[in-house]
Amino acid sequence: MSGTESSRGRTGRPPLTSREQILAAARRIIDRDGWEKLTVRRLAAELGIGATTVYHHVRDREDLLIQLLNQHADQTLSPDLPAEPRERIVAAAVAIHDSLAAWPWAAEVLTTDGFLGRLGESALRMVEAVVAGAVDHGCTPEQAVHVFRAIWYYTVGEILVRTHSEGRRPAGDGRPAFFAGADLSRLPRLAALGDQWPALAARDTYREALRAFVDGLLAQATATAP
Amino acid sequence: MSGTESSRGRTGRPPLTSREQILAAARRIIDRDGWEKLTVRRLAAELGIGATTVYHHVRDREDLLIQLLNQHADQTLSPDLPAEPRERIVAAAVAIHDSLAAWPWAAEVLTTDGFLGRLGESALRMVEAVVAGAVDHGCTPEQAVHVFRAIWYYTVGEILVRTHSEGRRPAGDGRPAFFAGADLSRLPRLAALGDQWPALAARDTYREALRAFVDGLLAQATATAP
DNA sequence: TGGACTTTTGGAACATGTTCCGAAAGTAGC
DNA sequence: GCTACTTTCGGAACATGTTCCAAAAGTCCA
Repeated sequence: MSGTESSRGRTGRPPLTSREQILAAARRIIDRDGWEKLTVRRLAAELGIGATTVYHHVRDREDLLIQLLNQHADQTLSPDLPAEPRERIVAAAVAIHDSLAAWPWAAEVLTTDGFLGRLGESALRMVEAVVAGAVDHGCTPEQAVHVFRAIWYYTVGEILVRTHSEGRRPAGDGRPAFFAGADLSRLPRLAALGDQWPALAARDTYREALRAFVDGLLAQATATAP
Repeated sequence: MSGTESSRGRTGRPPLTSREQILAAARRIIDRDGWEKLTVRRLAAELGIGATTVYHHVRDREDLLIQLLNQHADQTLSPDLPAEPRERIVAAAVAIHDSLAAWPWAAEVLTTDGFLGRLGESALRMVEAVVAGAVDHGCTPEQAVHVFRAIWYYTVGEILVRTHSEGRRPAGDGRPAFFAGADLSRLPRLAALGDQWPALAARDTYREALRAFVDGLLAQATATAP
């Protein structure tokens, strides 16, 4: 006897590595060394396998990250949401946002083609919540998808900009003026704001604008087809 | 006599290459071979210089792309916008959006840290238009920045998702179902949509949702501090 | 026992962005 | 002319994601 009991009825060389081991090693690296250190070669080294072997258990680096993200979503996203449609939409969007914001390396895969289709069930429940909330508020299914997509784009943009501007001092540091080198006489409002811009841009206003967006989208939808 | 007249009063080895030449060569490569072919080595080869020399005239690949983008913005963004505040905001946002959508490789630099601060004047005029429109509508300067940031995030997200999903067939092709592998019994709304999702997601709804967003933001701002 | 087939493994190689460091080519002052 | 100094140039090298291809290690059937 040579193979373990799970190798029954299976042909081919028995695997020495599993997808779960790879995901676990990736999580270990992220937790221990920081997520910038998660490279394919390092991941392979952590497991004592060749770098190219990783590609037999995971399609891409992207694929790896999406699976890690789904695991994170399973542990983070709470399934209970408010019953009232508008609040339900807002709460689901905020849940998605906060989950992504706490997982900065999600930025690398957020815009992958077909990203939504590769989400796990906990994440999809939030999508469902937004769509269902919109329908319950009186939207048609098509309008509900429209509502979700708009919120999704806004969320993606916020997360991406936020992630890439992490590590910046909130107030003026490097550059002398924020809009340096431009003819400020033609930009009176920006000129008047002056150095306040970085401070204002550092504020977390996701929720506030989200509410405005949801209000606007729902009003628009129910006005178009009441 | 050896140096040209512009090298008067300058010390050091006279440059054989200029930033303008590099930008021109980059544009040439993009137009001729497609923007995926724009690599640092290829760009250097196009000019007959060493790859590392490029880095003496341009800080980064990012830097290069931002400068190209600013040139594009100068030729694309029209300076005349509607006078009415709300329409002015919408028109400026649409101008930014369409300009970026026509420049797909902008996606690589859109989320660069301090991106807005590195924009050229034509682009900043659009930022100014949004902020000024918000102020003219009754917003405080702080609220106006908030309005702009929200619109900016939404626009960035739309552009990035759009860019990365380019080249997809609008209707069902590869994957059997869009939300495959998930327990659809808990996702009734998504299940009901079924295969319609890809078609709905392929629609260009930027303008429509933008209007809703602007309406919601302006209403929220004037309600908070009338 | 032995061939056919299948799956896993991993070394070599490639293109990419980027940094290091030394060489080249000028000017400035003596 | 000679020595400093400054600026530009570019080859070598590195880390990265990824693909190619051949070897390894099993099962299955005659």
